[in-house]
Amino acid sequence: MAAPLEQQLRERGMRVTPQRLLMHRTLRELDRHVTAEELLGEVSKRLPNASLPTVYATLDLFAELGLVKRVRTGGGAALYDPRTAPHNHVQCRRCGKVEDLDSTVDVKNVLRAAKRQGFRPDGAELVVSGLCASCART
Amino acid sequence: MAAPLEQQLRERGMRVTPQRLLMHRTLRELDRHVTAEELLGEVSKRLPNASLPTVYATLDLFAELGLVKRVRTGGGAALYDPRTAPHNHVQCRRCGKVEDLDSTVDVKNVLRAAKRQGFRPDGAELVVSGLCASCART
DNA sequence: CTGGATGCAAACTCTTTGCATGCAT
DNA sequence: ATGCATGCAAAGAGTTTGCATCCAG
Repeated sequence: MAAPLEQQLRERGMRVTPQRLLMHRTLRELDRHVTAEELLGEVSKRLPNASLPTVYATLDLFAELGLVKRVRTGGGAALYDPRTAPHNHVQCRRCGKVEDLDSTVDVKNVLRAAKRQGFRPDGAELVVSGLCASCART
Repeated sequence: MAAPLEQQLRERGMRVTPQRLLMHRTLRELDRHVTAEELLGEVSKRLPNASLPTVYATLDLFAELGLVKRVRTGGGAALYDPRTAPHNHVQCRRCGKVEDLDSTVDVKNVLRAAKRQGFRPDGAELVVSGLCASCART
């Protein structure tokens, strides 16, 4: 499991706030890709005054702590993925839906190539684009 | 080289307009990632009345024809890549700069996994994120 | 001629920023 | 008490849409 959020925050001298704790818990409960707006909707059930800017700030913080990954999709809202294990994504180019892909790829070569070019790579993200099952039928 | 633009347009019953021809030529001359705005800047030197919506429409058309690829960037403006040969990209998470990466990855497994999930994949795009040479120095 | 492409403006969405208030420390 | 986090509003960037005009076919 991931390191406790409270501890990570305290170690960095950051505040343990109800918003942060609730968002973290909600992300774990939902356990799927969420947009900032979706998360706000869920969080608002328990914390009615939560605001979208705070959700963005908190999700970006969680991304820095490694608790979520920001998935940049081709269009529309950014997705935040609570799944930390390595995996990839498929996105339908018609309806925009994003799904997980358990298959992984060997990125050693590209990471080495990145280093050769002077980059200090953190990770790699693979997105397969195509048509989802329902869009392919039409 | 790629099929002549004029021919592709005529075959589809689309019009061969000065804007389309000029943008195509300009893309080939620049031969690098461009944003819609950058391309408009270049194109405006010869066609002063060109407009951003037309640039977007034309770039999307070119993407459909396979003449350019729209590159997912982490934020900011979308990039259009005139390079058709398979390659990947690195993006600096600090300054946002995007560079080519000649190394490729074996995507057979992920494509097969996508098919198993009912997707009809068109292709896959890998983006390595990290720090570029100049941002890593600071 | 005629319909698709263009240019302009405006709308729209998503995300970030500024500032006053409040709360964790 | 101190100052970071929050909530609100508003700005900002990028992209898309609507519509009148224009031009390639």
